[in-house]
Amino acid sequence: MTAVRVMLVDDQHLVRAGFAMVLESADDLTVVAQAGDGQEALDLLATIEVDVVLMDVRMPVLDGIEATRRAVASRPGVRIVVLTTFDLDESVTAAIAAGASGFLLKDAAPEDLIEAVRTVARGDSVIDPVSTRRLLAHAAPLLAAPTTAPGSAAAPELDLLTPREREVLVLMGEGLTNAEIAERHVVSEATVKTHVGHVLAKTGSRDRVQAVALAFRAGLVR
Amino acid sequence: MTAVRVMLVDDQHLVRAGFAMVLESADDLTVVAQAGDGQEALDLLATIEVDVVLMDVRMPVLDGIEATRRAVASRPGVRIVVLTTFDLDESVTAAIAAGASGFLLKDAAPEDLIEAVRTVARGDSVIDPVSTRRLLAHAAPLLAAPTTAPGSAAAPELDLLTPREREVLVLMGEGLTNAEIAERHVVSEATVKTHVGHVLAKTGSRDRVQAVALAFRAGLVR
DNA sequence: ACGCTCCTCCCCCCACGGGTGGAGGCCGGA
DNA sequence: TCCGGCCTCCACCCGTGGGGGGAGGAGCGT
Repeated sequence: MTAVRVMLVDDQHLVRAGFAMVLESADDLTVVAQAGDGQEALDLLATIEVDVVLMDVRMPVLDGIEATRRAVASRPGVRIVVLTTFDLDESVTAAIAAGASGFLLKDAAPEDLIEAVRTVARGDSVIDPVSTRRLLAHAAPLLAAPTTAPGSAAAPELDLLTPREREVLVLMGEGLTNAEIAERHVVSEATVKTHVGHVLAKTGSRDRVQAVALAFRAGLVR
Repeated sequence: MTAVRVMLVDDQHLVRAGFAMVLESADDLTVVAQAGDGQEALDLLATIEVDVVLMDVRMPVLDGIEATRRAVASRPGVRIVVLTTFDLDESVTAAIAAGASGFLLKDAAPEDLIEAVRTVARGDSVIDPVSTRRLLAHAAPLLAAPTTAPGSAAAPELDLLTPREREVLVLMGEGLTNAEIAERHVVSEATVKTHVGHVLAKTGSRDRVQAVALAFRAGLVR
């Protein structure tokens, strides 16, 4: 079989050079093109045959996400792996939505990078573990969505709460202490503690943080 | 650090025995429980401390997907890796929607299985390449729908956080205690307390509840 | 070489949160 | 009428969380 043809897209020469060395060390991979920004990459894609594109997220002129979107639109066959330095942002989601087949952190091990290129070249997809977690956090509720109706259906435990307990939970979600909740409701703190205790028991929460998280997910607070 | 405690759930003894041998070959992993169906697994989970569950999809009484859903509901801390023999079906999607942190084919290489357990134990997620492709085929259109980019724009305070602090905040949002976060990150609880303190200071939060609320509103967790 | 940020870890202190185990009053249904 | 759920309140205990204040090492930019 012929070697997988790779294009590198990154605004930093040294980064491209480094990736090129890594990839060329695998004799079933070959770097056939390099670009310094998204627009340049699209121009090159129109003239050269490429199997896999390694695309940086942050770039001048045209960023990696938008470049990915346009690339898959104009060249459906090409497989794109989006690279990022930090996984802090939600670029995973954006990259996948744009049609990327892979998402990796730049500090990935050389062999992981090589393996990732091979994986997407044969039609599979790859996402590094940290980003996978981030992606799933976004995707899971969406995938579950079609079955669930809005409102309390998402968290049946919350239906067990009495009206008073629900009010207390809402205020917990606002970040109020028991004393503040007591003041707000004009009751003693002891009463609030009782309610809180019931909320925790009924929702299966260990502490108020878990209960508040549940309340957020159920849309009780926002 | 103590070994990662694993539970095996599969209706075939031989399969469990095989997985157990593989996992026990890694001295940072230990199999602490086994179950023959989903219900049995849930019962055991209520009594035993477990970090990671390896869950088969096809099982009598209660299948792996539903068992996963209930397990994450009752034990938010536990991480679940769903296993399947064939990837023909859409069980990836269902598993993720149910809250699984991992999805692997049973014919995965032993070292991949071990690495997968480690990965989810430290809070990341893992999906094998073939299934990732299948998942993205479902998820990409869903993710593409909301073109807006929430997160950093909504809560500028969060941009002040260092990567480590951000990770800690996310785990706070999961409802973990400082001790559990320390275990996840393999650092001392004192370190976690330091990070938490910084998070509170930078976000202007009085306690972790307020910080978590902020994280939810910013979309850092959900 | 210097300073800076970040990550790591330690001490002491104590307020808040949560569990336990009560108590009384109000209201609606059996 | 009595039972049961809900709301109100109390005292006690103690674990976790958070503040204060410090300290060392790694990494980076100047």
